[in-house]
Amino acid sequence: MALTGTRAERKQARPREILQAAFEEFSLRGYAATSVEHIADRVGVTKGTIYVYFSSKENLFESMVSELAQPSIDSSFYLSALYRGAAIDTLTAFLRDLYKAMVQDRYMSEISRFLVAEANSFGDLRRKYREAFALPVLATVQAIVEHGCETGEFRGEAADLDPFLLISPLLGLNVARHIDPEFKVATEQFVEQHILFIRYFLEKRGTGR
Amino acid sequence: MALTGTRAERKQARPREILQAAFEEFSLRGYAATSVEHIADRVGVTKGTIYVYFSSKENLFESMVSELAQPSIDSSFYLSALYRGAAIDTLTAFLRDLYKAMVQDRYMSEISRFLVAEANSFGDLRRKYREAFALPVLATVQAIVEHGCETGEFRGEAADLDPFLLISPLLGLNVARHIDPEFKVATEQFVEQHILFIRYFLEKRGTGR
Amino acid sequence: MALTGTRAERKQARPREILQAAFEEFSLRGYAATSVEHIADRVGVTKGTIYVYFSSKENLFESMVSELAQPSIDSSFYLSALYRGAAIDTLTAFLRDLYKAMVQDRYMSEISRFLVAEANSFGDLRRKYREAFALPVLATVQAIVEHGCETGEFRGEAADLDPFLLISPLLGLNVARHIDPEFKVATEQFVEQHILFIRYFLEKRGTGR
Amino acid sequence: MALTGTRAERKQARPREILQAAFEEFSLRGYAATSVEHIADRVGVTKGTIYVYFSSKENLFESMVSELAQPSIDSSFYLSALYRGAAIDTLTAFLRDLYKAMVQDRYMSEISRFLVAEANSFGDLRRKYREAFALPVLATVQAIVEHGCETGEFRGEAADLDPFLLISPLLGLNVARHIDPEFKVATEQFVEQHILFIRYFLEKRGTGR
DNA sequence: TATGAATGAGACTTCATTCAT
DNA sequence: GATGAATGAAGTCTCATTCAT
Repeated sequence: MALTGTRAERKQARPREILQAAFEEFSLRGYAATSVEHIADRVGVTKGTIYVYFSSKENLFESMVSELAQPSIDSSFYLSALYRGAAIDTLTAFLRDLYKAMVQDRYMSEISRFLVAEANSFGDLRRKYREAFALPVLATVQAIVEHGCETGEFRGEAADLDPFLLISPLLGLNVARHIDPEFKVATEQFVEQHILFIRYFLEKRGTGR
Repeated sequence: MALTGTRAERKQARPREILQAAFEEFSLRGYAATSVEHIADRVGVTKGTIYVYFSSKENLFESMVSELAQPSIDSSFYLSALYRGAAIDTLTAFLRDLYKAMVQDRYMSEISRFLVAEANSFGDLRRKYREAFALPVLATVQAIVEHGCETGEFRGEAADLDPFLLISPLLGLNVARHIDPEFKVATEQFVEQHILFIRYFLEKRGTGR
Repeated sequence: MALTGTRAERKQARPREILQAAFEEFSLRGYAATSVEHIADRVGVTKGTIYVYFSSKENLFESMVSELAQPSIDSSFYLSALYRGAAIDTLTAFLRDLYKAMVQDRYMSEISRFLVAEANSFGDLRRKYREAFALPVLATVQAIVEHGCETGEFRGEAADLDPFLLISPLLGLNVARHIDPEFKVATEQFVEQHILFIRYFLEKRGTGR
Repeated sequence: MALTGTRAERKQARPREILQAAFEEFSLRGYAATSVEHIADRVGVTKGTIYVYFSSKENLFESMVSELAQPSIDSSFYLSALYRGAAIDTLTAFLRDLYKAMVQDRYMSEISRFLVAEANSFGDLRRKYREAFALPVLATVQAIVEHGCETGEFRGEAADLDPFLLISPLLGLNVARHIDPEFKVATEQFVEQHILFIRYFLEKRGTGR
């Protein structure tokens, strides 16, 4: 931890430092097995200092998730793009961006792990995730597919598609990497294959080429 | 817990009863937040009794996973089937069975959650899972696809496919249900769509029939 | 603490041992300033042991009061005595017994101190004390005085007497001894003077003689 | 806290403001359960400021008691009055004034509670209270009674009276109100009854008039 | 085998106090 | 003088584990 700056600057930076450290420690051991002291040690302060900024371990955890989990997906952007081009292009762009936001982004990726591990204990987390992320993403996919069907760009059968099917590989990839970091999937390539896969199904003549 | 049988029989059954109870409790709260007493209470014995059968909480957890996580997937079965029919049929059967084993089976489904939550703390679990489940499954998929390519049943491009892409939706489905049990996916239908999806990509003329 | 007896016997005696120790320590320092460890040390066990028997420090304190505060005053006894003799004799007997129960009894005496010190924090204590002790005692005094007036044994003016005035010296004595144990009042004599005092006021001809 | 006056004036007033706030907070929760921050908050300053004026929490508490506990009873006044009138009148005046000083005065009343609660921990308090209040009061009562006996105004038996008996109802009243504020005694009337009571005993012919 | 009282290490949290600004 | 960030000691409570019975 940088010991530079005036006291005022240090103070300003403290909350974020703590959230960062909390993120690392919670990621490593999970909520219950991480002690506030672990986090304090990582920041280089004492336990008491943590409580100057956060009222409880629970509050620290939730603040950490709120602060670091910033899903950078803006549904309206993709939907508006629909009127300027092919649905498949919008969908492709959306999936690539979703990949960046869900899999590549270290925070979001890890937070999806917290969700699996702690959602039972942190009902709020589940609710926030659903409302701020899961539902909008699914609605967007659904809308794009429907639009593609209406314009005749996609097969009729596509209309019955569960939108979660188009998302699930990303979630699966995420989880696989959490379960076993050594199990290296060529992730970039994985998404492109995933997209290609989708095109074969959705587009009227198999692959778009 | 069935209260039937002689005392001797019940004693015989004790270890399994304990593992069952451990499963329920660990599922509910996670490893760290579950106390040995929770488990003892559920079985109807005292904490001390747990230690008659298991040397430690860790050992109990690991035993529970080993005992209850019995992936009922036999790779050799599907591989041998390849010589008696179409690759797509083998693959279809395999995926359906994998769905049963991974998603429908309560134990395996929950254990995949444990893996996400605790793999960092239980390195052995990760290793076992990889060796006993992940790698064989991926190898089987890979083999089936390769066979389909060789016999000309599948497109040439299929050879480059990452086999994990074919599995990932199941993993994603599993996890989604853990994150949010209220997020109801029509799971049976989900798998069939998933299979159909794959056929469009793999088979030479879109969906075969 | 006696380290004798079988384990079973020791276990049986534990709760009372702990309550005793709690009484001594709480008396010495007050609720907030007494740590559970002080109490455990006095019993000769570790902190954890206390929590085997009591769910919290608060519960321990309340249990201690409930267990040790047994006001041995039975109102009905004095009231029934009224029909067999002079009101002044009943009153005298009552006050002497009240003195024994309030001032001489070490537990009740100390508990009145807890009430002064902690009633704000332990509302239940206040309620119990009022219902189980204060109100019955005052009602009894009131009844005896009224009876004496009706039979003509006491002056008419006595009817307007606040019964608390007859009790208050005992409460005052109690408190004085708490404030300053070195301030030695000749307590036995104090009560007899107090009774004499009352007779002068109540009885028609000054002192009963 | 009045927010008037120049800054300099307010600074001047700080110590007293703090003592006032300390009084309120300590009254509410007792010494141990009151945190310095509670007090600071009430004054509208930060914890650190408290330590500008007081060296420790203990010192603050003791200063508060010293500052606010100003028994407004001047023994010599009553003793000198003896030579100008009847002993019973002096005693009556004394008891009424004592009532004002002990029971009606909010500070003294509350401080007597602190004494009960904390005298064990604050030996100094006990000593001060004894020397500055208890002993002088008792000595005064004693002197008045003796004087009344000598002049023949009081019965001979009065000489053996424990002076504390004449004071104890006030102490008892005080404490009763602390134990249970809902237990409403008609306090003004209580004292007058108490005085009447005393006259019956002390004066040669029951109540004098 | 089974019990459950007891332990002791460690968790979260509070708070009087200090000190650089 | 005033601040408030930081500390560190201590307090309440939990729990995996042991062991005499």
